[in-house]
Amino acid sequence: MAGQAKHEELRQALLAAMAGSPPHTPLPTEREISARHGVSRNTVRQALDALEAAGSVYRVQGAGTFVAPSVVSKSLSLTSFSEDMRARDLEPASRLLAAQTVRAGRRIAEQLGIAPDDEVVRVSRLRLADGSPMCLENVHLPAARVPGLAEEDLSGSLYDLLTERYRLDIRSAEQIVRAVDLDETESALLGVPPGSAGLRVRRVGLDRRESPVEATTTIYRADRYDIRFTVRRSQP
Amino acid sequence: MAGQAKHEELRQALLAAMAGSPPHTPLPTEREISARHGVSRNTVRQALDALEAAGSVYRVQGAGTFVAPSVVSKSLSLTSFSEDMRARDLEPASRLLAAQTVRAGRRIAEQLGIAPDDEVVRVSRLRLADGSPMCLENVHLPAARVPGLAEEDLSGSLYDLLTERYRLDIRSAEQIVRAVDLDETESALLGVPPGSAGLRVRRVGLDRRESPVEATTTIYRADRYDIRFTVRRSQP
DNA sequence: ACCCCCAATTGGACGGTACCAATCTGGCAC
DNA sequence: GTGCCAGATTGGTACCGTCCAATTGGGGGT
Repeated sequence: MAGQAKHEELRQALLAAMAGSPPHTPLPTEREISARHGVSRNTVRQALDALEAAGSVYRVQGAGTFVAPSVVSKSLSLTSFSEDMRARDLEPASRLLAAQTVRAGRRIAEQLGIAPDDEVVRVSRLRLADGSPMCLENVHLPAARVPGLAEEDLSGSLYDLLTERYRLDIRSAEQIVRAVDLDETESALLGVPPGSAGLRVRRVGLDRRESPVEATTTIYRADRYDIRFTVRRSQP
Repeated sequence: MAGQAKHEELRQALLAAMAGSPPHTPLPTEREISARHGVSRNTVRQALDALEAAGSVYRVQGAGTFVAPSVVSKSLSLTSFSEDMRARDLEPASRLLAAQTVRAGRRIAEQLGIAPDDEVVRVSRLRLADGSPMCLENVHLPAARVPGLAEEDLSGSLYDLLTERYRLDIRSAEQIVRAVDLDETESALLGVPPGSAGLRVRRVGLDRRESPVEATTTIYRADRYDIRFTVRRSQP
């Protein structure tokens, strides 16, 4: 009962079928897939569009559709810290530093589209991977949308809690990445020498209406973490 | 003479039409756009698909299609340093540090999919924005694909040169971003105190067949540069 | 006033068909 | 053998139609 849509099922079937194939292996033609799976060519193209966007295949008009060589990594998708760590074969954990309701302030208010005097819940956590520090995470949520959050169990996945308890589903996020010099508090918590470099990610999580729901600043240890993603040429 | 495809023209027309509209303004219904522009609904959906992927609109089944609020930035697209700087209202410039043919070595060879003993052209440049240093750029290209490159004029856009002279069109790139502590040479060239943090971007440029064409390592000044992009939830 | 339910509306999915443009292939001329 | 051209193949674009699923808004009952 994965995706009930045919194009989604077909996408997964094709992805499974080409697993292990060497790069540049041709897929069956669109008309052949269409006949073989008993779906229209439109549906086939919809599935292939998704695979192409994900960088799994490439298409050449007049020639065919081919398995793309995966060089470094797959395109970055929105993941929680827990998912991210498990994808890197690390065991995620968490130490709660603070959870309180505070005034939003100018920057957070602007990011969340609320007034500077509105209240936000701030959750500050030290995130661990395989038992040792990986990053400092500072989440801000509009207090009006998450009543009683500060009293919940915040040791696990915050994303799961937001989805299940508060029906806030974060579909996309805008991120700003910067390198910073860690201050004394930060380097002490992360267990690295003072003055070391850190990777700071400011993220604004958006719901399916592209409205801001969450503003998070995360500071990663430079020696243990990197960000991988694919960029493509696009039209203006 | 923009995009000759109807869905592409329609996409640009819709984008222009909604310029200036406040967020959450509803677009006409798909059936209405279809009738008004004299195209099929499929074509309309194709145009809207592109706008949705770019984060310009969002769609709600049963409700309509709406102008998306742009919070921070638009989704990152593949740009050259020159384009990138101009988008930030800075004037790009370049100082050539070295241009030579060398052995690829293990890491570069792996990134480019060639043998470690194959030759590559290495172009090392200090890139400036508004006259002061912004980053150190180290480009590696397979020597076989760019004969005579080291003798060309390398003060301008390398991407343009690759496209026009060597017919290498880079369509996408995979990037790995990391924070690093700058060494003495780097901090001296960039004009920052020794031991400062820097943002290191390792990029592998791919052609339309997703084959590696170029491997570049760029080290940006942490105080002048950030990376902005949008991530979306996706299926496995 | 309030609530609930149903019908209209809107985007989502799928099928079919036709033609175009880029590519590849095989055979022919040289 | 080499080079070139014509036709077959393959993805790209566009049209049509049908039905489904989520949302919305208004009408009727309480």
